[in-house]
Amino acid sequence: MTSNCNPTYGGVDDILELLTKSKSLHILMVMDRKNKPLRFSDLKKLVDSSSTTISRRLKELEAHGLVTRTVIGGVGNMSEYSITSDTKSLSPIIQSLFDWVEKRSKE
Amino acid sequence: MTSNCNPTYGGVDDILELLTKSKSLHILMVMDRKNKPLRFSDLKKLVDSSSTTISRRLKELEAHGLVTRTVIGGVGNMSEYSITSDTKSLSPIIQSLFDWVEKRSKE
DNA sequence: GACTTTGGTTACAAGTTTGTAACCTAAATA
DNA sequence: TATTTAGGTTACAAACTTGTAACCAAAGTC
Repeated sequence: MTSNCNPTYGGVDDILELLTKSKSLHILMVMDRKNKPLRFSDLKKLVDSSSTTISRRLKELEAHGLVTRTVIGGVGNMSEYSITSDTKSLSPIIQSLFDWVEKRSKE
Repeated sequence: MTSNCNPTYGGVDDILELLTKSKSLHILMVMDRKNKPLRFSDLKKLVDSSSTTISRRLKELEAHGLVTRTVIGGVGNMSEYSITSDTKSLSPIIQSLFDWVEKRSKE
């Protein structure tokens, strides 16, 4: 359907669908707000969803290159998640969206 | 779950969930781009979804005050849809989001 | 009066998404 | 060595969403 020949992902609607899946924007938001790599347990505290959903969403975001995962060792299978540098430019947009929604719900 | 006591709608996550439902953003986008009231048939041409889905989404958007519906008479049950004035301020944000997504998928 | 057009709605089946609960691994720790 | 902790994964049932097809209403046209 797309003329683009990205091997696995990259369609316009592909990314939009991912972004509009539940918790995608929340995950990117908290990552941007904290402005440092977050562990899975941090995301669980900040995002309010089951580990299954957070895990699934993180994998999708990673697969699409919006988020990176780094294994850091230590207790258990420790790892950290961050937004990629080019996803940083999406943050102000998400922020505006959240601000708009929040402002609107207060009126 | 929310401390807000808006009678039927208005929760932050309520609106965000609606906006992230499929085709919500598309509908608002085309309404803003055309910058004039659109009929159901116009939306069907521009949005690429079944009438069931468009109908359902329009009702939800209307119920949340993001869109207004006006019966205009004429052949059949003619009506027009427009975004409300306070939803206008959301348009640039949606536009930025679409631009970002489109730009990203081209790289 | 029959037919067409616009603008939907309804019922239902099929597909998608979610949470719960159980389970697993690897490393630290007692 | 047994236990705990971090970070998940898997299976499955329940809930939600979607499209198709059939249907309906009202106004205009033949």
